[in-house]
Amino acid sequence: MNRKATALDVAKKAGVSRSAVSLVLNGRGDGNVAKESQDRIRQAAEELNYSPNAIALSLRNQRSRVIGILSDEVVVSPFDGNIIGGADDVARARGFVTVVMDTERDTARDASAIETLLDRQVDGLMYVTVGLKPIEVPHGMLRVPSVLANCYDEHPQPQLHHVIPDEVTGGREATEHMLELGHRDIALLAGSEDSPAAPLRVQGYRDAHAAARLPVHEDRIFMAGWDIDAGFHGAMKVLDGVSPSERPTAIMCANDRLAVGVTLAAARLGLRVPEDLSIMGYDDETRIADTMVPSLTTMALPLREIGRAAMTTLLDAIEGTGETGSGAPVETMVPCRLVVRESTGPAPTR
Amino acid sequence: MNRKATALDVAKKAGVSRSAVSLVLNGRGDGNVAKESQDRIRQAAEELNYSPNAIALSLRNQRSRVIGILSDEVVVSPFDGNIIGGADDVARARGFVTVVMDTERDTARDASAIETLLDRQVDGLMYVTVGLKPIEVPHGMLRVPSVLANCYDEHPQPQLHHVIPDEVTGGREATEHMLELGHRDIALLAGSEDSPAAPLRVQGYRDAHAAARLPVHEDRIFMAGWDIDAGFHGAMKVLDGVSPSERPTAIMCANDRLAVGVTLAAARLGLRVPEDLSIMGYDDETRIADTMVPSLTTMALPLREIGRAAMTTLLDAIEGTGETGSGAPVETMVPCRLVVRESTGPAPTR
DNA sequence: TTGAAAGCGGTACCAG
DNA sequence: CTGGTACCGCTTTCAA
Repeated sequence: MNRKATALDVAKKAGVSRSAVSLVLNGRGDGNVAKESQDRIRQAAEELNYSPNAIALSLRNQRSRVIGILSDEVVVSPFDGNIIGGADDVARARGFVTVVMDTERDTARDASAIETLLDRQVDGLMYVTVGLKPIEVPHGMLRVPSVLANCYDEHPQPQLHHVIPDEVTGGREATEHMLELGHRDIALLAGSEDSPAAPLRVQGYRDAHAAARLPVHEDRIFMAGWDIDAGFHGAMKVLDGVSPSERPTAIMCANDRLAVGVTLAAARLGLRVPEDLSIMGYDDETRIADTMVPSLTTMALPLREIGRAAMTTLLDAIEGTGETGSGAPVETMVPCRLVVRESTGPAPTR
Repeated sequence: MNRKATALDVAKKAGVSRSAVSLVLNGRGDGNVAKESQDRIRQAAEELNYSPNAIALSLRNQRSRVIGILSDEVVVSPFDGNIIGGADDVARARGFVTVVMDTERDTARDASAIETLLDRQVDGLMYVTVGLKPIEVPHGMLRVPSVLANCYDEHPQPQLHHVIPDEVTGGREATEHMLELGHRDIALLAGSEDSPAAPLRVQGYRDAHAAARLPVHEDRIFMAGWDIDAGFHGAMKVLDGVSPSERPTAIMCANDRLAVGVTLAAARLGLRVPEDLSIMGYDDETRIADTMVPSLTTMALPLREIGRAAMTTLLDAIEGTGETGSGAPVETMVPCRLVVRESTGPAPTR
């Protein structure tokens, strides 16, 4: 617990001034400090295990190389977590540190969290949400460069850049996968209206049908919820007691937990997956989709990529790498990725 | 993006010196600053929306009120996340901020992450792991007050306090729940040896049997893994093609995902849960255990409590609240909690 | 009761 | 090429 070595300690040990130490250790030694001194300095620093005090640096430079991340639910969610993971990758690679503050879905805490972060001189802010959603941008975010990940400003004239998944295309490509397998009667468990992702995925489902000149059966679309039990009951409703010729040959789910419920229902009813029924998930949730029996074909949310893209945008703005001109805030859409596993197969012939 | 107000701004506006501002805003105004000035200062601070610069404070006070949290896998895990959530609750309540750094299971990154944190003058460190496990304590952790959550020092003479769940008791109480329901043939899918939690839970299973003077059937214990597919295949092995009188009436799982696999297998085999087969999980994983069909009876890991306890211990050490004497490092065991839902019921009579 | 000044650890400018 | 010095924002001591 003894104090860490300071630049002064190094200077003393090397028999030079603090300024010399600073210059050398920051690569501006050549032309300013004698070669010999340079060596002594570097050696002394090494021996004392010196590294500059980041706090003092922040105070001096007026920038902390810290990015504050505000998350509405990180701590219980593999979703936010992956976004933050991607963001952190990028930040670390560029010499920044991320500080995560979790408001646990309490937007009232947003403002104070941001104030705390601002007091700590964060160089930028990122707001992350678990599910795609519109948000009221906390006022403090406009005081430093900021970006939104997986959410967007609900105001007519957004002030911040946001990065979100391309849900419509995701829904469309998921549907296309089933259509290509020959399915013509595809039920859709679409989550619920509380998330803007739901209608977007439904839109994709419709688009795919339209492109293939196939009709959409409205009574096949269910807004049920997002959990295992919702998937189970939704599936029972379309499958139980329905003759093979009347029931859908595939069920598309708005997330993987719904698909787990559907799989459970299929097992109860003695239906084989995918021979009798194909099941498609969404999200590619770790440890769920890949280990289900059968493993789930799913549309992977590009969470890490969203995090990476958002952080890249943010750091570019901070470091003035990109267009510093910063025109209107931009939207970045990241594509989802189809992951084909075992739960989907050719439509049964009947 | 304009600069924040500083104490000097406040002083000017109130027509006093910086020192006065500092005194008043830190509650040491009375007896030092004229009542009138105090009011003017407070009003000026209010109007300028002043809050002190945490960076400058840290430098000046040599303490940052930041706790560094090192996690091996936070970002994809609801487990670590809950521990951190609990820790953060406590930290926030006591005026500290937490900074999370995730090493993504790469222990080689531990040292550099800790160095980064130390350079930022963190007042304390906490190391969190996803699953209970022994760790090699990174050297830097000994330089500031530190604590281990959900992990423990593997060395013979541990230097740090650690907080872990009481897995043996958890395993025992889970088993007792089944025994009380009349089950006498309880299969155990015990995870795998890669986690020290597995043998501890098995120990609890044995203890419960011993206490009830019942024999343990060794061939009912399977070290299979931790995922849904492992649960499925494990269950198929004990259930498929086995006559009702020969098969176990209950299956205890070392986590909830195994229990999902078992439930799936039971559904395939036409077994009703819990009428024909009781299923018990472990962890009480959010959005899984509570929404399964049937919902899972499970042994809840006290993750938030672990985080809270660990942070409390740490802050007490930092602030010298508790025994500052700090004798030998201590171990805190937090009990697990039985959550009874629908997947367990009385043993079938046969 | 108040203001001036030192110092936390570092960087950068400027005389020497 | 080198060392001295001002300054980042704040707290705290000390002298007025």
